[in-house]
Amino acid sequence: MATTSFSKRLYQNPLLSLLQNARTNSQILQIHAQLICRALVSDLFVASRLLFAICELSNSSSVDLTVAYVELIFSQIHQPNTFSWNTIIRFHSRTSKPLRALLFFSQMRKNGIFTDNYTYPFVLKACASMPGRREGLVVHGEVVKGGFDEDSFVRNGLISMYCRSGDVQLGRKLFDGFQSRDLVSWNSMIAGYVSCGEIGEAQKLFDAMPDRDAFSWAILIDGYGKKIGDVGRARELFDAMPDRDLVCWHSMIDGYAGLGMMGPARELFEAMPERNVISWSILIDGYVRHGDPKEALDIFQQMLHHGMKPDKVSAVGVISACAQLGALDQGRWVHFYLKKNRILFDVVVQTALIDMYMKCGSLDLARRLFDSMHERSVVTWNVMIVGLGVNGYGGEAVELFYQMEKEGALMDDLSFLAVLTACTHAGLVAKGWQIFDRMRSDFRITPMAEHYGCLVDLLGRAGRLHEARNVIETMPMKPTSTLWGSLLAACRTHRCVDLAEVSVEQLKNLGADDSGVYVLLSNIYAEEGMWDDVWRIRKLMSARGMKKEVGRCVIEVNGEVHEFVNGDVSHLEIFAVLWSLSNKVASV
DNA sequence: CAAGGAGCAG
Repeated sequence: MATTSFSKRLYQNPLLSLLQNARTNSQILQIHAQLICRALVSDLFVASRLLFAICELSNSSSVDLTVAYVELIFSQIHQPNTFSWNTIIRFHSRTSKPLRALLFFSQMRKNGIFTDNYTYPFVLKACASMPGRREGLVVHGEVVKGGFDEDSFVRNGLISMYCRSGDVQLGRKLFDGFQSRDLVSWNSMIAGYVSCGEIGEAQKLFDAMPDRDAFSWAILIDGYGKKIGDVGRARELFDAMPDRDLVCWHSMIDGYAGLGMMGPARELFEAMPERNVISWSILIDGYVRHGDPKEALDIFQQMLHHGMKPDKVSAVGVISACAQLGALDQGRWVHFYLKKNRILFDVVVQTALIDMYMKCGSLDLARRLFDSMHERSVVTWNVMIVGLGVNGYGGEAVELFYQMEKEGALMDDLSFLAVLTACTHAGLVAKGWQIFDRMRSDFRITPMAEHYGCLVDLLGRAGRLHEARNVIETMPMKPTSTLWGSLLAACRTHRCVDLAEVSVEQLKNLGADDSGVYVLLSNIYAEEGMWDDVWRIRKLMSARGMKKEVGRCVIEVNGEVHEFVNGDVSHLEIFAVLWSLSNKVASV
């Protein structure tokens, strides 16, 4: 009797309703602290409600409670019930950590906790994102044994699990044999066909559907647009769609943006009845990915003007725009803005900032941020190594690589590209070659064409041209034009006419002999005074209608971004400075 | 006494 009234008091506890309305990290932490003070967390009901509230909020952009925190809360529940286990599995499944979701699921079974029909949809989702593993089949067996396969949530989960693991036929069989299939079953099946590239089948099902909702349309629009690049067909569907929701607008805009068609993307964006952060992010990212970072910055400013609060995704977009532009002031401003507005800083954002600082040449800011990070990803290390390398600190880059190795950080093929490039810039031939050799044996990473390219560059720049040629000719894959290109560049620096001619011949065979190649070759001839050959090349070039391409660059001055094109005389003050500089140089 | 499956942004 006493316990019922205690539970009732708990249920009516105002802290719990506060918990439901919590929106930020600190709100949650405060409520958590109060619950601990009042010794309420020991109650299963309160503890599982706390866990649930935290997991609910973990999708929100203003909350970044770490996985460790969520798991700590879970571990503090004395005897978690089915609901708590479901909650933690759901959390991991939703935040795309399928391995952890499956780990908790297997612990749940080991502890003899009953599973129910709320358990399986998430477990199946986790299985679906790990194709190639057999868990899905086992879970299917369990579902059948428990009699859950007539639950439409569970059955639909099975359908998409099979489709995602590459067995669409089986998914289709489950779909066809399902008497009480609903709209989601249809959508799952259509999405299944789209995800394995059978868009024709998807279209057939779409046409045969009894009724459709926004999901159904979005799957096809997304399928035609991003998966196969047929924006025309996607647009037809988009225009024919009755009630468009935000997602459809996003799919369509991103379809255009993915193909670099920023004009139509922008037009649709402007026509949107309402926008959220994602809408802005798509546009910003589109401009960043297609070489118009200045426009991306502009859009970001407009976004702030419209009172839209950026989240971490839009932040990453605008930071990499600053990186591309070398716009340090703007980048620092964004960094400051994010801090001031308590927009969360995760590894991705911090890595983008490091990259930006590095590209802007601000090594100390990059280093400071890097040293302060408590969690680093492969990308973080890679960005740091590349940054040190291109800024002329090859030795430090190699040191950082060794530190990475010592700390047992995960490495990928890009880590090696980074460190090899750094060796090239610093002329550390022996070290670079040694690391290249250790790639396969010590790190179990097979060198790709790019890695051989680095090696060729490394040797070529050090003047070891014949060894470089030897690498190209003995590597296990077909040499790409970039390889011969870098050998050619090395021949220019080290004045080697023979190998230059060999390289150009190879480039010609590969169909990669653009104007740059011939300009380089004729420069080599000119330096050796071989004027006949110079004229031969010039004639060949004009016969083919080749011209030197226009050089351009973009810089930031006082927070404003300017673009310069070769031959542009609109910035007279710069010419004045250049003029005085070259006079000074001439006079010393 | 809380909860679930399908589509979108880094």
